[in-house]
Amino acid sequence: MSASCQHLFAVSDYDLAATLSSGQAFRWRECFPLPSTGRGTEGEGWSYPAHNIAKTRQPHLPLPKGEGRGEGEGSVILPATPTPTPWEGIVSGHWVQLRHAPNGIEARCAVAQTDWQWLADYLQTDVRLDEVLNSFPNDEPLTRAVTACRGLRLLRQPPWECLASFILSSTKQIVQIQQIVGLVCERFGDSVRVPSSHGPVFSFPDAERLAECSEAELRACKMGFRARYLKGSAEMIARGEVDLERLRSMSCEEARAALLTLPGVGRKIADCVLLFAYGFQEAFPVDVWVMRALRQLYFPRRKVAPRRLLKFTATYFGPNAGYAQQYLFHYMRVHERRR
DNA sequence: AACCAGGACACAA
DNA sequence: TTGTGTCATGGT
Repeated sequence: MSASCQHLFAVSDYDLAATLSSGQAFRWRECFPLPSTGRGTEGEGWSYPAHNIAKTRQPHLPLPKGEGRGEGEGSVILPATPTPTPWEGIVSGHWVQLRHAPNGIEARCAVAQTDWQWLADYLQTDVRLDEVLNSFPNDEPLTRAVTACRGLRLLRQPPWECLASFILSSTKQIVQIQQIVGLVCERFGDSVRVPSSHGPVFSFPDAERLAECSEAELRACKMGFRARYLKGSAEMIARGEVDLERLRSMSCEEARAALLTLPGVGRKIADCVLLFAYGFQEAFPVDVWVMRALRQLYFPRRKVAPRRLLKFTATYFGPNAGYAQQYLFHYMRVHERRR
């Protein structure tokens, strides 16, 4: 196998825009083409918008067969943008650019790779989305969410970056989390190899590095009261009191219990890490948006105690509840903006 | 200009 | 067990 800077992942039914902007990872940016006036200055003619919440619908390729949950007529294949906009991010120290291609997803790295499995794992390109979606309960809210967000996937992220990011997420909007995480990487991360004439990019700093930061240094990244939590968790992990790699061999409940010993990690953040980093697909993080979805889509005009709603989520959505959760979250946030 | 954001935690009652 | 105040900061 020869080394190359580019690779094609043969996968269908994958919506990059929805997946990378749906609040599970915080370092992806959509690259909008510059007006092409004059020569590109930096970044090879791509610029970063200040904020983007995926209003663009990337074309999802149709399913090969079996389609599942037929929603009346054949799904609309939008021509959308003739050339799908690429996305840029950093995956365990690699600068990565992704874009839709005719036969799947095309990836580009700054450094030639011989083995792309690490990226396949991250993107979860081997997951059969139709099987996941068919395991959902056949109800109206999920049918609407799946119809609107088809191609939305779950990533499989490195545990520490995922954990630290979600410690920083509490009562923050996604655009702010992106900003805070960006500052943390810029200030404390290591420089990452990028294509020539591309702006500087930094890795997510490991727990040891953040543990040796002062709380004031962390607060300077605009994270406020979360600084103490992040430092405390980084210290416990640096000291080996919690071994994030060892959680992989645990049951979901054992891993959750371990995460809950970390400062700043409660049920919701623990479930985010269980789902987005360890792949426990029964984990069902409930934030304000998902709570809103449960109340107004499943129990409209009824006062149901939060405790009871949690009990509901634990049993109702099945073995891939975490995927259902992500569809409800993204659907509420993007397609049901009202409050 | 209020209100809210992918919450956790200490402390009531 | 369930309810309230507090913690920072910036978007909408």
